Amino acid sequence: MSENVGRWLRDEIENAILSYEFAPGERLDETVLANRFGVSRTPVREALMQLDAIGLIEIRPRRGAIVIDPGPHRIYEMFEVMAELEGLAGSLAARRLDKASREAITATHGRCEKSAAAGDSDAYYYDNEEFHKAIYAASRSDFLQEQCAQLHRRLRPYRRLQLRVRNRLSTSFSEHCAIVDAIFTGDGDEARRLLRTHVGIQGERFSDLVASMAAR
Amino acid sequence: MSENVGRWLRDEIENAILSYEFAPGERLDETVLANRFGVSRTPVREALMQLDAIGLIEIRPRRGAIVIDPGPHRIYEMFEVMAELEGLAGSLAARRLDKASREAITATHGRCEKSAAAGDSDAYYYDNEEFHKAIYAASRSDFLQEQCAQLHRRLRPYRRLQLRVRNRLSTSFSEHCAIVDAIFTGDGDEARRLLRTHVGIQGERFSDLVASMAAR
DNA sequence: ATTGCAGATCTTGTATACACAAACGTTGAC
DNA sequence: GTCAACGTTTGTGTATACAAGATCTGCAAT
Repeated sequence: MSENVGRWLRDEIENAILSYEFAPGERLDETVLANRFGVSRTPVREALMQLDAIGLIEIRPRRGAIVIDPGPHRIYEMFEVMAELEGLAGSLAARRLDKASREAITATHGRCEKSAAAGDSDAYYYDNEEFHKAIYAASRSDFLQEQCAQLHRRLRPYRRLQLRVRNRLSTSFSEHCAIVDAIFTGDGDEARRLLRTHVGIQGERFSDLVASMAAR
Repeated sequence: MSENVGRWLRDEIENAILSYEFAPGERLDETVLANRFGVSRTPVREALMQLDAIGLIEIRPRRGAIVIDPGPHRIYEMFEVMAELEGLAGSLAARRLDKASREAITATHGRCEKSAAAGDSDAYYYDNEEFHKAIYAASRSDFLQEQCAQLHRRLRPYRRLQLRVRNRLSTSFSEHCAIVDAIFTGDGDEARRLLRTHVGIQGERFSDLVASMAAR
């Protein structure tokens, strides 16, 4: 139970939102949440304030908190920014790569290979996350790493939907290969370019996403 | 007094931090703040939680809040990310430019010209901000616009320091001219490239920044 | 003189109580 | 039958009280 009740609640509610237990548009009643988690309203409010600052919910003065529904268009915008940041991380990683980062990337890349070969999309989903985090870390920019991790977290549920699409697993993995190549050979521009297209959701991949969102 | 006391306090404390009234590393005592603003501790805590989420302060469990001292290196990293995001905004703006955005950019660019010609660095500081915001808006990506605005806000004090450096005013303005050109001719790649170098702080500009920070 | 421990003090974390605003339902008039 | 106004109810916003943990001070022992 993470240090204090407020932070624990923040994580708890955040997970509930990201896993659609609290649906977009749903109203979060402070008293109800307090009862549900067996605490008073005070830490609940603190958790909600933090979630508001992160952008997961919106607190309208005197009218309570509602879960934000980003909508396809905004999600597209978020992926667009994510692509840009990952591109930067990749280009920095290529320039600054050290032994430890290289090993971390190799290791996570290897795990992705296994999961992809096994066709295990749940495992790949997790390994993929670790792979990308290894690249953030390799950028050696703490701030960039934090920003990437935060956005990555918010986009997590949609990434999961994406992986369900046919062939996406093997396509994704072969893109990973090219990215690793570019980073290891120190080609920053190429790493940037590859990551941008890998992360971004252009063309039919966007309509796939919209379709799977609508299917909920 | 922004709707409720908590948000008002957040803005108030945020300004105090950004203007160095609360120095980096300084401890923010909840009771002291509550007395100072004539409210109870509850809204003060809410404001602090939000500032923690934004990244301006750090709340260590049971040990109070301290103002974060980014340090030159982290500030450099922040400018690096800012440069990337502005680059993206510029490239999108070039692609999606509409009449209203074009006029907004022209107008703010014109104001920059006047301030630069007058050598009024305080006025230029403000006009420059509006110019960049016009570009964010022209990107037509709400999410990107928000991210840019937020980072821009956090970097505000350091930008101000930068402008004090000799010749920076006219250099900055001529860079603006090229940027406007690229956006208006629809050259997204060029706009991106120009904005990246305009916003980033490479080489001697970084040492200038460090020097002026050390002078505090 | 320095280090370690114990008590005191101060600050944060959580709960509860109260005040006040907004939503909702009911009633009455047109 | 519809709409508006009023009263009720519900839930948020703020204050205060209490509990628990952290820091600090002083004293003692090495």
